[in-house]
Amino acid sequence: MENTIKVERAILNLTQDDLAKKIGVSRQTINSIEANRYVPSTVLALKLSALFGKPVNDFFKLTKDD
Amino acid sequence: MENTIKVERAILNLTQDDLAKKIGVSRQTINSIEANRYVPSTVLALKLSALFGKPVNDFFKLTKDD
DNA sequence: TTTAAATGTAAAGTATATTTGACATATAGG
DNA sequence: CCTATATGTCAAATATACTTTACATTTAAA
Repeated sequence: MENTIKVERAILNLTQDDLAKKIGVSRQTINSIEANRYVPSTVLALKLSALFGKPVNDFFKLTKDD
Repeated sequence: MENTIKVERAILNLTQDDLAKKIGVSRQTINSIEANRYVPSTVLALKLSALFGKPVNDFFKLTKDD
């Protein structure tokens, strides 16, 4: 899976820590997701969706290895 | 979080086991998600999205407790 | 009513998400 | 050059997703 959270975050001009606080996770969680170190839960994806004002499918995509 | 996977599954006329095999998880995983016993990963949500031909936000929604 | 398929659920084990704390590096401004 | 802020990453601990096995219940069809 790949994501464009870094881009969405830039559009809203938020730091990783800002975003983490807004959706209620740790800064490392955001950093790890951006770095594709692990796959977030669907609740987390929906919270990002609400914050970004875009559907989950817009910033999370499946890749060959999924 | 709540979901309408049971409905989407009915539209495609698939059993829990059918759906499980199509997206590569166990039948109990599908059953547990439908019963809201746990929150699936975003990869699983995207696989359902591809199979259902609908965005994740169509069949997964945040609830007050999220 | 009996049988087979579908569903609900539980327990134990494994894999992985997420947290906390910590430290190192990068970067921009004074 | 300092200093503050942002980012990358790691290790240990905890929470939770997911699997397998197993069994009980429901449901539809013969």
